[in-house]
Amino acid sequence: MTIKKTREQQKQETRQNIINAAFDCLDAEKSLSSLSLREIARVAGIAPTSFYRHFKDVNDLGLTLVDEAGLMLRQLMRSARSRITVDSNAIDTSVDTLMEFITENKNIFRVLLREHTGTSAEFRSAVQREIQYFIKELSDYIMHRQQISQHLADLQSEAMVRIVFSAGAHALDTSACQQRLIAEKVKYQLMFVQLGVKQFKLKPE
Amino acid sequence: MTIKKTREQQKQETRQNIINAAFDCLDAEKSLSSLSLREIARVAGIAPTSFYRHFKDVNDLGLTLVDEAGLMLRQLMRSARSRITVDSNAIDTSVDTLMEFITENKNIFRVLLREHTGTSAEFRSAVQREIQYFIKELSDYIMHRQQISQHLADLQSEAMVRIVFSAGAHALDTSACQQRLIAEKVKYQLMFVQLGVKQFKLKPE
DNA sequence: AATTTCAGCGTACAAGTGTAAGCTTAATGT
DNA sequence: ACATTAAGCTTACACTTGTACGCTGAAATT
Repeated sequence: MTIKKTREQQKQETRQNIINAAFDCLDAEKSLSSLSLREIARVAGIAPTSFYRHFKDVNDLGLTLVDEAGLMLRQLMRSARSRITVDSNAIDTSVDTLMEFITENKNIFRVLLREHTGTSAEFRSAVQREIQYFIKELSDYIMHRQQISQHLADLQSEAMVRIVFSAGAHALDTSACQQRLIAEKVKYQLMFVQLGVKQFKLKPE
Repeated sequence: MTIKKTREQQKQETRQNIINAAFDCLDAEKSLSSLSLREIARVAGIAPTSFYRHFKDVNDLGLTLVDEAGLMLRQLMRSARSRITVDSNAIDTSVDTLMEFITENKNIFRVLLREHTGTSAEFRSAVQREIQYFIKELSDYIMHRQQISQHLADLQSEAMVRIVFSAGAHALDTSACQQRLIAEKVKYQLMFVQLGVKQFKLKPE
């Protein structure tokens, strides 16, 4: 027996189908701007014009995707931090968690990376905003854990996120074994930043 | 009196026109993959089909652009380093030089940033290669100047380049006064990395 | 002077795009 | 029970795209 669906349920389902279809389309060779409405519709299994019942245009959909991707990433890192104990290494755990996410959700991470430097100013600032949230959450954590000023924590957090995201971009295009190497390098690099800030705190200049 | 041109000269001139037209087209809202052959031809002042007399396709042209952009960047940094004296700060001079280049040649820097995470694997690895050259040259400089192992110099150089390029991406979308702020932050962040490596060298672990 | 080469052009076509207009049909409101 | 609403469909149109084909005219070669 099939379950009776309300109209609203059905609509939300289709909407989600479109979003999933878009993420599926956004592989290594497709960006949001090169993604066509008709292509998404085809994968989602609807007529091209039906797309408009859910989104104003592809831009509108794109912003939704960026928001979702950013949200997932932040939730991931929050759960990673909650797993960090007093004696486990915060850097190692965070890097490993993020790297795992990247390799298992390539397309989602790709959206953020691509649109960060993409051709739409709206997308760029949307991603920028997500990254700022990301940096802010890390900064708060660092400030509390390392007992340093907010200013220093912000600088440290930003540097770290930049290194990690850039490394993530590199990891997307390499083999699993290369990825482990990249992760190890990143851990050292983050440690340098942390050490440097600590040192700077002790004797500025 | 008009100067008589040989056929070869004329051809090279048109070729350069195409390259310049492409750089002109590659503004904030156009990437190599969203750039159409017809559009380039229009700006270059030639018929669409004439394009094929110079490049196999837009991909072919794109690789040329990436090479040129990377070359310009490396030459710039080399000349910057030659200007660094014993008492001038290497980080400050380098960051200022690069930031100046970025703001004055936005489109050229954009090509590298965009295609680094773009939709073409060929472009991505071409940019990756240019960045590796960039990192290598900086690494050699650091190794010689700071008297550290090649391994440490490589890690430091990579971290620095990642921070700088990521900051450059941010700078592309902001006002001149914001850009100065970004430059100042980057200088601190690079200093942290340098300090951290120095510290690590003294007492590993 | 005669011949070959080739950069650049115009035309043409198939394929893909966004989206406007209007229809169908089943869930919802009364 | 009937009227309304709205998700999804089909058709249609005006564009843009890459590129195949063949021509022209001037430079280069012989």
